[in-house]
Amino acid sequence: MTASSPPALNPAQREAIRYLDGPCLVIAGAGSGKTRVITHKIAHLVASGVKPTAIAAITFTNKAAREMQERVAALVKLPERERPVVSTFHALGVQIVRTEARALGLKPAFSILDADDALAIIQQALATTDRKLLRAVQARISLWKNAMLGPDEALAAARGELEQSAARVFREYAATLRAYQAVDFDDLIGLPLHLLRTDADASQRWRERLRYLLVDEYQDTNASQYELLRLLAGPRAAFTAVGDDDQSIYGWRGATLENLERLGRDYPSLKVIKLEQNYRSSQRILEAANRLIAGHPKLYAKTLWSALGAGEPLTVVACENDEQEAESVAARLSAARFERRGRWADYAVLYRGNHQARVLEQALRNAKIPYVLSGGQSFFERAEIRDLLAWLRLLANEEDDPAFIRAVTTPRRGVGTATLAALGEYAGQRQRPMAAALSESGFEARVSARQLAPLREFGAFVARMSARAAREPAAQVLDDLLAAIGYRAWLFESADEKAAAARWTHVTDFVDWVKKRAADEDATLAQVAQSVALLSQLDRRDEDLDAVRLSTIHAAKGLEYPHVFVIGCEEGILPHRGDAEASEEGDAAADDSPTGGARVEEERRLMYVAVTRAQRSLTLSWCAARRRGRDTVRREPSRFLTEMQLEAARASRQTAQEDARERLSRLRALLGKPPGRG
DNA sequence: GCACTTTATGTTTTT
DNA sequence: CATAAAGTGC
Repeated sequence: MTASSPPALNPAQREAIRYLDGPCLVIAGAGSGKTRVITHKIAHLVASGVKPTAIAAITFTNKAAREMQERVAALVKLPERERPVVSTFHALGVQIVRTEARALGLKPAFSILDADDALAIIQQALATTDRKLLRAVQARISLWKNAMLGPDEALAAARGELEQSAARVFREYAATLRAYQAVDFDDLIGLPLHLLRTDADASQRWRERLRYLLVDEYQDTNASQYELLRLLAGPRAAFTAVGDDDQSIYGWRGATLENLERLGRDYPSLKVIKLEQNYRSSQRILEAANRLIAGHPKLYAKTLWSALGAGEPLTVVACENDEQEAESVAARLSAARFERRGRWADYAVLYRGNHQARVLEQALRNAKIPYVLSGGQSFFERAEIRDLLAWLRLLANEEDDPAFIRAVTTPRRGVGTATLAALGEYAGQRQRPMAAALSESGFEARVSARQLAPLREFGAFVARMSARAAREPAAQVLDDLLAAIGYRAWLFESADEKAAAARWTHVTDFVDWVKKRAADEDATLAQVAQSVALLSQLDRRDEDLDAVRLSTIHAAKGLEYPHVFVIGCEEGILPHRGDAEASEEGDAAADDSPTGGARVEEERRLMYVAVTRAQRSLTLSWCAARRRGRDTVRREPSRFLTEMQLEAARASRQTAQEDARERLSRLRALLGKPPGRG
């Protein structure tokens, strides 16, 4: 955030904010103040007498939702209970499924499976261990769900061997989820959609409840999200969709630009407003971005312009390898901050894939540069947190077999794979959850007494705890649970002192988080488990932390930083090359054959998103060689650098000199001498 | 049959 | 380099 006060609303923004009568589409270019339009429109709606709780603003990421919540809260002072709904599509889905669980054939304490749990189910159905294949099948099923196809329709539409077997797995997968009283992420959209389509009463209720809808990042909606939106809006069609076709980067998740087109067709009275003034970036940055996206097909043409000055020239850094790249970034960060006397938090390093953060972290640690990692390995994906989460889920929903399996083996209590397999098979035949099947006499006949004893004990313990969980506060139960299963001791047994201590810290952080959550929202165990499933990071308030931001480009969408580094601007990374084998050398001109056109277009938009995050300076780097596994692969600079008309700076010698110069100035900083002018 | 140790293996992006 | 399947003591 810059220190200067925000400019007054421009005419287009004002128009978008005041247009309340019908469907409205705001085409908002990068940095054109779209969040401001949404928050001010909410304020305007409240001022116009719309009941705040009847306004729903929908975003895609939790981060965006939280930021918007804060900005709305600052603009419209309301007690917590009376605030507008600001949530992600999926969080809204949870709310609807929770409220309407009975009608949907679910208990309110249904489980939400994360991608890993879901993958395990697919693995069982497919009977393979090929991770690549499993992921492909999972992605295929997800795309079908997002396109609103059921297993039958999927089978009919399936072409080729892979899709056929994926469709068969789909059927089994859906049945398994139902048996577990569990839903996956896609169901959080699909189930509300199903409800609104088939239940006129419920449909009426929800339209009454959410009378005005605002959708952020509309270009990222998929077919089912669009349909959900359309049904929620109803004939009144009081909604505002805000988006930018140039920033559509979730095609791989089913997002489709057709939704922009459909809006015009489905709502002939659609009011389209374009925001074309960019308040974020210097002209040089904006011009590079415009060159990059110029050839991109557009539904609503727009011309972005900036009243800010020309700004600093863009920098391209060529590096020998990824380690050198990381060091170069670290050196430039140190030097730049020293020269500008700014905050670390003004700098962001963006990259294509999470794994790229590793080398970078090392370099920043060496250079003693503080950083925060956003996205990446999320807090809630840590093994120790997933352990606890499995316990929470099991206590809330004994039908959740994946949670049962994890809980019964964590910590180890004498139940092994063979016993579990026997239980699983028996439970499958009897159509009962594993937690219930273990105490049936039919099962006892199948296993030895030695196998049965620990299972029995476990079953009794779970029964005791879940009975308590139904009555007592979630936090209390969690504390006692941890003590009873001896989790802390187990952690310290299974890892060295240091690692165990770190994990235990995560556990206590998590427990604190649950306590706060339970207290704030009067939430049950099940509700806590459900909300955790959607979260990727603990709500640490690290905005206040003065540290360099490290983020994937995807996770940085919607954010802005004074100074941005984009690393890995290479063919194969950005644009990412699918499964094509390690490249033949030379032949950089073959930019048509290996990668499909649509795929490159999305990569181009991704690069566009990266570039347009920058306000004042932009540094792009690439490596001539990159280690992959054991061997090293030669790399070519990204075609996008050329398209932006940036010299791909082959001069690694010059680069090294620059870095040396910067290291020198960093040294000066350490010595406390004033910086050289110029 | 269970739990632990070694060895192969493989890397987009997120709710 | 981290995770997960196969292999080895108990």
